[in-house]
Amino acid sequence: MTTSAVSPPAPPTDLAQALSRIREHGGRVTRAKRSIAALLFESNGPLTADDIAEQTSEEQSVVYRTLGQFEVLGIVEHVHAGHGPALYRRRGLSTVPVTCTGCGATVELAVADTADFTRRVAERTGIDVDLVHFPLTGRCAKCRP
Amino acid sequence: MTTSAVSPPAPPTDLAQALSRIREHGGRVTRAKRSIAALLFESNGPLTADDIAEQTSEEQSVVYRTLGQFEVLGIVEHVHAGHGPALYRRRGLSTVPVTCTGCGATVELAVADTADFTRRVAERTGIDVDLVHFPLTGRCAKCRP
DNA sequence: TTCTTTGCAAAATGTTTGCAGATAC
DNA sequence: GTATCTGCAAACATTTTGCAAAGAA
Repeated sequence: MTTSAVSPPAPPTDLAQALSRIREHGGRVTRAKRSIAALLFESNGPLTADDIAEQTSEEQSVVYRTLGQFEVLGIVEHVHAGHGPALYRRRGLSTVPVTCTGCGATVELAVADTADFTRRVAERTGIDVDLVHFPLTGRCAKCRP
Repeated sequence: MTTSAVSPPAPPTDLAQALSRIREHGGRVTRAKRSIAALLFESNGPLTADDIAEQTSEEQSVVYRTLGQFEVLGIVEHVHAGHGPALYRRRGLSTVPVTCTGCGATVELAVADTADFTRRVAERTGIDVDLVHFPLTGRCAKCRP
């Protein structure tokens, strides 16, 4: 037997899988869920709840509730990148965001490039650091003071 | 000549220096500033604006305004440790906080233990990561899922 | 006396929640 | 038919702001 996740289920790899997962867990597949899930699978970068509401023409509160359900189902995860609203992206990506707090630019960094460091931090602090939920932030060359 | 900071002035090392700095910059030394600065120099851990308001009996809005001024003067810095309110601490510490998003526990990690990693991130992303303003967060052993 | 600061109230921001009617299964 | 979902409005938490009165230099 291979190691398997305890809490977060493995991420669905496409829209159809995501919609199946909703139904499997007793959810109804509605217009809002279909369009929000589709948008998240199409989009290359992470999106705010506001972006999602605008691009799908769904209510903000529905967007938040739907994203909350999607997180429980392991379909999406959210990222607190610096100040401002959270960003949502589908789960299963192999990079972590690194954000400039000056201009908001986000660069993706391979998880492989962070593994040694997070292991060392765990050894020293006992904390298993999650670089997606609260990502690395700093200043890009242009925004340096 | 040694290298000198461009934007953030060197941190004051005690309360008297902090109060002098306020005056040097045209500020008035009031009861609120005295008690907030004193609290920050006495306290070992970082504090929320709420903690500070309670422990000094000053108005929340005054606390926020005062902390804002103190940041400009390089006396304090604030930390967004996971969800919830920002934490304030005096500047000049040589550790970065690492926080558990489950129980809120914060462990301090020596800046020296992070230098290699932040240099590598800068090489790969162009972003000079600040591990104080938005610190590393994750799950401690007890809060792991 | 003059410029800074305080106190209070109100606004801004991002997110969550309660509830009655609409919808998916 | 019945449990889930939507739409709307209101609450919530944190932080910021406007302005007249009070205080420091």
